[in-house]
Amino acid sequence: MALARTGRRTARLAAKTVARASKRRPGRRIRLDNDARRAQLLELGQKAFAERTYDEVSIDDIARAAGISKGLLYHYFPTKRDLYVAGLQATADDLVARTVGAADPKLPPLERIRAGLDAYLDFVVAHARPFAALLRGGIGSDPEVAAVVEGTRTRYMERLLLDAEGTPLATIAASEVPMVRIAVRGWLGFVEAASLEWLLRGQADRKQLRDLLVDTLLVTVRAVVGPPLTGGW
Amino acid sequence: MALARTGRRTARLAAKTVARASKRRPGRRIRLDNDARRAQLLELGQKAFAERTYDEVSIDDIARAAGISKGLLYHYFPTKRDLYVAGLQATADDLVARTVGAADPKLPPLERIRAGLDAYLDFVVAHARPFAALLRGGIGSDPEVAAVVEGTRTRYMERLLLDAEGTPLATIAASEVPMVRIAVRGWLGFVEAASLEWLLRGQADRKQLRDLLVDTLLVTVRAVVGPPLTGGW
DNA sequence: GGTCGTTATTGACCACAAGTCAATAGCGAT
DNA sequence: ATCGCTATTGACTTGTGGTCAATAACGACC
Repeated sequence: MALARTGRRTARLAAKTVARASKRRPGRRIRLDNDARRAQLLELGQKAFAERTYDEVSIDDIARAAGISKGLLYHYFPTKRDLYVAGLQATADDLVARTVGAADPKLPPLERIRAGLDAYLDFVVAHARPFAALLRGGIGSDPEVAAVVEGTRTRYMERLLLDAEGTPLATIAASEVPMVRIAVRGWLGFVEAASLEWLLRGQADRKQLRDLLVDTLLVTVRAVVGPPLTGGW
Repeated sequence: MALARTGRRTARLAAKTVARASKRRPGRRIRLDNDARRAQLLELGQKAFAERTYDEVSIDDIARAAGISKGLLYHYFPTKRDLYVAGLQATADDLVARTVGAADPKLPPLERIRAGLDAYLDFVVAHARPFAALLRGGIGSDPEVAAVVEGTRTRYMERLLLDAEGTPLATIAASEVPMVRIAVRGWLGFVEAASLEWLLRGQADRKQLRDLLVDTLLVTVRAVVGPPLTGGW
């Protein structure tokens, strides 16, 4: 990708020129280095898509923000979606680069994993919006749509807890400990991801999957209210 | 919602009229009962959005498929998004209705949960496309975008397994048992969902969350390769 | 300091799809 | 047979993604 090849020097020089461009008189053209312009547009795109929905953001908006014509934007990114995907990809690369493999290889494995997850959560708080956008799968970060999906999850959990009446699960869920809510929501994420994986790539027995889901639920709840389980590795 | 009020009789009568509409001569108008037309459009919309992306589907397409004018479609659904959301909502309602609370209340709790999950997986296979669309959060079911997100997950898992070198996890992951892949993917779903929940609603200690994630990983792996854990409830 | 070629940049343009609305014509009722 | 309600139309506007031939910065070379 072109961005990766952009040296620091180029970027810095470009910054100055961009500043100049912003106070340009209309009619005066400012030429920018190819990579620098691309980087600028990418960044503006990321920012725009972070604060507004995909189709609330117009190409003209971004072009205006960059102080260039729409045509030029299309010179760098052939379609609106390309710009969007490029931004998403950059976020994803950043996430992966920061969160895994960075830990000291002399540490014991479990410590490395722990450190990796710490870095993951660091990233999550530091880049909340892009992270959320990444997970939501992108383009359709529409509030109405999100409400439907989220509402479904809530209803599902409510009714599941009805089924769990009489088990420790129900008692635990009734407690207002925030961690329980997070764990339950996490478990639902597990169910969804596992179901989708099973559905799309298949190759596993349905009953076995069902049992895995049940086991995970029990064990998750136990993990959140019980003692640490990290011994023995 | 109007659809909910649609009686069976109305729907059946409408079916006949719809058939008549399809072979109408151009220029001849066919009036349909309000609820019936709405139901028809909703169904056509669901079908269209299931096979193509949100913005690959045009309102004109759907109108043409229904044999009506675009204007009429807008009479029933004020915006394209409304049509989309209504379809999504219907799917979601269906999912919830079928999967939970339907189990015999005389069964022991764990059995009820099990039955609920069985129903869930039944729904998943029976309505693969809408289910996937529902989870993907809807509108942005764009293949390119999905590729980025999915690719990120893959890379993340690869590097995480590097960190796990030397633990049973690495050995297990190396085995080609499909269930392991599903479980690992599920765990990642757990991490993402839990992180997002924590990020958005907050109220929990970060280190504690980190430990929950680690515990869940260990325990998930144990669940998939070890003995059933469902005793003791 | 002029001129010249490269190419970043423009802005007018098109195509198409979302959304609007006054006019029209089925259909049930009387 | 006719009348009123309202489902239905289709021509219209608007906004936005995307195209392209023309243009003018900027560096290079004399």
